[in-house]
Amino acid sequence: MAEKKLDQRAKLTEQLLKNTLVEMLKTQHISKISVRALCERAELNRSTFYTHYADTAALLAQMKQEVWQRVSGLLNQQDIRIHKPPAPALLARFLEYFKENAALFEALMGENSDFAFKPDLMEITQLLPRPSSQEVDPRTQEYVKTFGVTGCLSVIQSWLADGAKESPLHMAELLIDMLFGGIRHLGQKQE
Amino acid sequence: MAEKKLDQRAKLTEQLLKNTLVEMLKTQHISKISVRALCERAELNRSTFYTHYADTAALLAQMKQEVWQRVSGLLNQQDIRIHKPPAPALLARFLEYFKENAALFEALMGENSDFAFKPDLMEITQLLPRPSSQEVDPRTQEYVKTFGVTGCLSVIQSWLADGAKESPLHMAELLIDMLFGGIRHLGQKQE
DNA sequence: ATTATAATAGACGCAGTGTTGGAAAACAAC
DNA sequence: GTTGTTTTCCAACACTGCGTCTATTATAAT
Repeated sequence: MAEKKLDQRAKLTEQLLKNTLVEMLKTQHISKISVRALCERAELNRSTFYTHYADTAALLAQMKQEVWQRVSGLLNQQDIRIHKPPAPALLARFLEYFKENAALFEALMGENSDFAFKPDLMEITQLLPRPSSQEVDPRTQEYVKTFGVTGCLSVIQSWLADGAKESPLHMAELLIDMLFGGIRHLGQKQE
Repeated sequence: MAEKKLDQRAKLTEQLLKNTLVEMLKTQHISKISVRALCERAELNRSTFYTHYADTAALLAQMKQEVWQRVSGLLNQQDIRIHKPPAPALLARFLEYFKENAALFEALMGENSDFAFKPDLMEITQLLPRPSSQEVDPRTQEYVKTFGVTGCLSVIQSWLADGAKESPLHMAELLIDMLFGGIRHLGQKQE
């Protein structure tokens, strides 16, 4: 919340560190990326890193937080929770955003991240429609949310990893199909 | 495949290392567990570790492989791919196995693991029924598999993490419901 | 131009890594 | 039980990364 007033230099270095990390995450696992190597690649002094972040985990955490703010902003903006199931076009807006920032999301969600981003994105469930009836017990509701969100995220991840060849709208339709209709697609003619 | 003929001592140390790692994964992330600390807790000499494994990643990899062999063995044994959707009782057998070895699976799938176990378990999809019709394009099929497997795994993970309070059969029914019927459970009366 | 802030360079002790060589202990086979 | 093998232990090694610090230089903001 507290807006840091940053020098031009500071902004530049922070952005440089983030970009470099994203780049390195394409090839190496986060646990193998040392502050040393990161700074070397970014052509920054190692001391400089420590004036901005406590460690690489803190850097990653901030990146996640920033992304999360934008995503939840989008979520609130075009209120997706009115529709259930949501309109494909609406969901497609999100997928477009993911696609535009593919490199970033791949870094945060991909194999080389620690997948600690999943719990963050799982907060999406907090924004989903509150159950109208109390018939279904809360534990089951949690399971259902987990199932849906995780399933979608992993599909999106695999979509991005493969170059996001399908259109966002196509993916949106597929996701909604699976979410609300199950996975009968599998080897079964769609009727 | 090559059966190592192990000394009693060797067997003991390897088992001890595995157990200790599982134990430590309850509280610490894998990336923070050093060979030093592991050996200290296992009351083994650090040199001894290196006579068995190259590093902690190798240890974890072997543990995953062993588990995977048992799981795929179970899969082949009671042929689950005949039924689609599978009978709840059949799926429940697996969940029982997961529950019996909860500590191990939590260590391999939980937050403190690197979640590198997901790709392994994703191989389950290789064992799933080959699509009978060619109507659905292969990319969609991959997405559907990813969606289903990942969703189920994350539900199982959360089930275990919470003490596996529901019965395996109950969970099996829930999973099959969601897989083949979608997530209408959410805040909607079941009819 | 002055002041404040950021980046650099080099050093520090500390901790973990992966390897080595040799002594001590536990094992297997006879 | 004695013998020979294998495993574990112990202590040291050089190496790398960590996190902190101080002094110095460079660059914004006003």
